[in-house]
Amino acid sequence: MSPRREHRLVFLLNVAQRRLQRWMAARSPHGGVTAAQSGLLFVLGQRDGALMGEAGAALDLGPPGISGLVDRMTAANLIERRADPDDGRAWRLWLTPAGRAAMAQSKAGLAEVNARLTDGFTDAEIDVVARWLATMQSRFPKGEDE
Amino acid sequence: MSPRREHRLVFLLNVAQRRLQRWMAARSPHGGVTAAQSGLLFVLGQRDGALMGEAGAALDLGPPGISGLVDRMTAANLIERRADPDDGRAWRLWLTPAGRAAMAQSKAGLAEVNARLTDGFTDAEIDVVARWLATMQSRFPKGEDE
DNA sequence: TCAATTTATTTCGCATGCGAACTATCTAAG
DNA sequence: CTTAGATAGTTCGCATGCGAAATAAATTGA
Repeated sequence: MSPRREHRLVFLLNVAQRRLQRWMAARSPHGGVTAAQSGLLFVLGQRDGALMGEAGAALDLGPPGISGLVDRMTAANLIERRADPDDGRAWRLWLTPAGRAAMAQSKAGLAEVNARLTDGFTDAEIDVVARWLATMQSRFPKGEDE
Repeated sequence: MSPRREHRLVFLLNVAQRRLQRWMAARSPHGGVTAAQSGLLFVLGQRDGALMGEAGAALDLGPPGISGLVDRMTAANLIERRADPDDGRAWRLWLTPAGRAAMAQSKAGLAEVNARLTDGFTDAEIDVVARWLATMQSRFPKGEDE
């Protein structure tokens, strides 16, 4: 229990994430593609035809999370749900042409975001940040506790 | 444009925040007090009787954000909205006894969260993380751009 | 074969928080 | 005084994502 180390990290983390989210949302020009949605586009860009569960795992989303995301992106004509031929329960997700275009555009935008996320910090510092963020993932696990 | 520095920080930040949020929500025993709500409790613990706008600023929330949070916490009997005697538009927020109790409990829980947020990292590393998070706040500003 | 279980996804109700538009109230200027 | 802002909150519709419960199809065992 170190005495003077609580930099209000909980709050800082929360605010940083919301600010980034908000900023990305504000600068998607057309009517399109929020941060969460671009995440799914990228996943499908690498693994088109993924199962919903696979895509959800890649984005760290539970079943209700991807289900909703897919609903919205299907409505926006960015992706398509097609039944899996071998499993009647499962659906596979495919990019539409509009989805591919949106992905390309997002990819370009991501470059600037990454610049803002790293400029002014050394590689070593960014490594520390990345390692810390990744560690928090295992330290606040999904399923169980303690 | 540095070549190999995009650790997928956008994604890491998003996931870390959601994991922390989810973990805190899962372990609030009673029926009570989410992370956002405990934030407002702490603000009022230091500044009981704050205006909604002041509380929102302290939590980096816009008007709709605190308005909703206050609605839910008022319904849960954690805080009270009382008209400002000098300004007919404004409301001041006050902790109820239940709110004070919940705050004390949250404060205790926060200790463990802080431990999980810092254990295994040196003070210098935590400083880097805190500085990075704070920097992101100014780098992805609320109002304008560029 | 048929019941029990597991697995993939959906649905529901909820908390959070945003932007845009609206309502009061207050303040300043003429 | 009266009108034109500015300011404090609210409301609405939306996106995100969670936990719990439901649905349906697949798999496993007896």
